[in-house]
Amino acid sequence: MLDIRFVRERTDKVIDALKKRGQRTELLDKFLGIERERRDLLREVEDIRQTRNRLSQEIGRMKKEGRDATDILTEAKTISDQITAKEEKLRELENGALQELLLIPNIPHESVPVGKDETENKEVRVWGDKPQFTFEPKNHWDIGENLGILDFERAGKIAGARFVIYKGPGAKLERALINFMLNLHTKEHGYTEIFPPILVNRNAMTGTGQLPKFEEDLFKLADERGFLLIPTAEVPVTNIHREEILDEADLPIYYTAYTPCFRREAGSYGKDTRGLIRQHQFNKVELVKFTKPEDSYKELEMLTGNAEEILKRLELPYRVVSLCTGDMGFSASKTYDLEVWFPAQGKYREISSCSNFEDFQARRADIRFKRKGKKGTEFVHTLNGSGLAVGRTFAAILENFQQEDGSVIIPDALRHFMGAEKISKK
RNA sequence: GGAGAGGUGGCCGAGUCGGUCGAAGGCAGCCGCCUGCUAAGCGGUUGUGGGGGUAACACUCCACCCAGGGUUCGAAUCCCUGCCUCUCCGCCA
Repeated sequence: MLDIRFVRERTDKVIDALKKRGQRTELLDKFLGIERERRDLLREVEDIRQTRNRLSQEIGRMKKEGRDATDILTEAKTISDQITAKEEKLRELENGALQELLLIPNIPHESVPVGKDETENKEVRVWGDKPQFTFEPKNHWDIGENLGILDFERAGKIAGARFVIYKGPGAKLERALINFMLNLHTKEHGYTEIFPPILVNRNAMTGTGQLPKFEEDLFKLADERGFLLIPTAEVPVTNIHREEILDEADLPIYYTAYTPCFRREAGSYGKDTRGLIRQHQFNKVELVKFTKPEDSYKELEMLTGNAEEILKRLELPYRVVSLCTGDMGFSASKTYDLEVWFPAQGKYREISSCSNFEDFQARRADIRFKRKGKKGTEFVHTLNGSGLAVGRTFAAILENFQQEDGSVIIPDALRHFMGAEKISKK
């Protein structure tokens, strides 16, 4: 959520941002209209309240002195009724203004390339050598099924499409990846490990920006409390500090969390219907940071580097792209995607998305900090990134390390966790 | 699931029959004074959000004592609902 005052006073910047994102500016006009009305009425209500407060005090005083206050009491009653009526209207306007404001996306950082869609993203750097095969490389789902470590068909029986069963060395590889990632981030990158709730309430989802706009992407429980399944650990982990005022000395805070993630993938019918790329349930290790505003872009570079380190140690070729204004997520000011090489498809595919949200989420979730010796509070900046999506990493390993006989070599960094150098057919 | 207790400022904690209560007191913090140093002591000061106002301060008004309703001229104080916490019993991985 943007600052109301900023939207009011720097409307030009908001319009510019919406245009760069390829969005229409109508929602802004609607907001400004309601906001104008809201502010006028607010002033009116406050004036009447002031009168009422004065009269009430007067009544109290008179009663104490034993004098008759009927006249003034009648007057106060009239005024009070006025307030009730206007307050109701005011509440409607406040609510309306907020609802509109929650639909306005974040302002892209000046360094973000302007563009309409993913074709205009900017490649920032490329790492690693793509593997050369003397045979036709297979898709990861074929490799996995042939080795008996992935079972999409039986998963369909027990859950449905877009689910998978990992089996034997497959299940172990998934677990090894999670451990490897968490160990690296906690031991070498300074993150504190978190294991959060994976069911959350609507407030948490609104705090990080999934709601109200992206409701159709989420799984909901039928339970009357309305729990939602998290689509990413970003939600519970960022909301850890919701409605808190942190100490300047506490910042920056680094958290990492492994969680399963759940996405409905509504609207992606027909896309990536096979394999591990797009599942309703998948594992992810997430990185989350809370920083001071002046540090957040430096921290974004570091966070992205932390995620890249996983790919480097797994010897997976990848590239980093800076998302353009038209392709960037709703809440982000700047986003780097890490894309790993998939030989069978002959292209790079997203495996991590690292973003700086500046104070957009912090304002929604009300996460502030206090500077030593300074009056007042400021919103922190929040950042997060996948470090990494585990299922996609699994898939990338199968494809990049496949051998002609159908077996898969385990990258060095994982052998310690796997207790094996290779997965072969039994 | 059953029975009870409670949710007040950064923290602890008081709020009488509803009436200058944004809220006593303590701790912590900040600024002075005192002091050979440290400790103690003395005086002052310190919430958040929003509106108006200002070059910026100042100033001023409104709201906020878990959340949302209600009663009332007026509610931290009374009533209702929800959420959360704690204690005891039961059940359970």
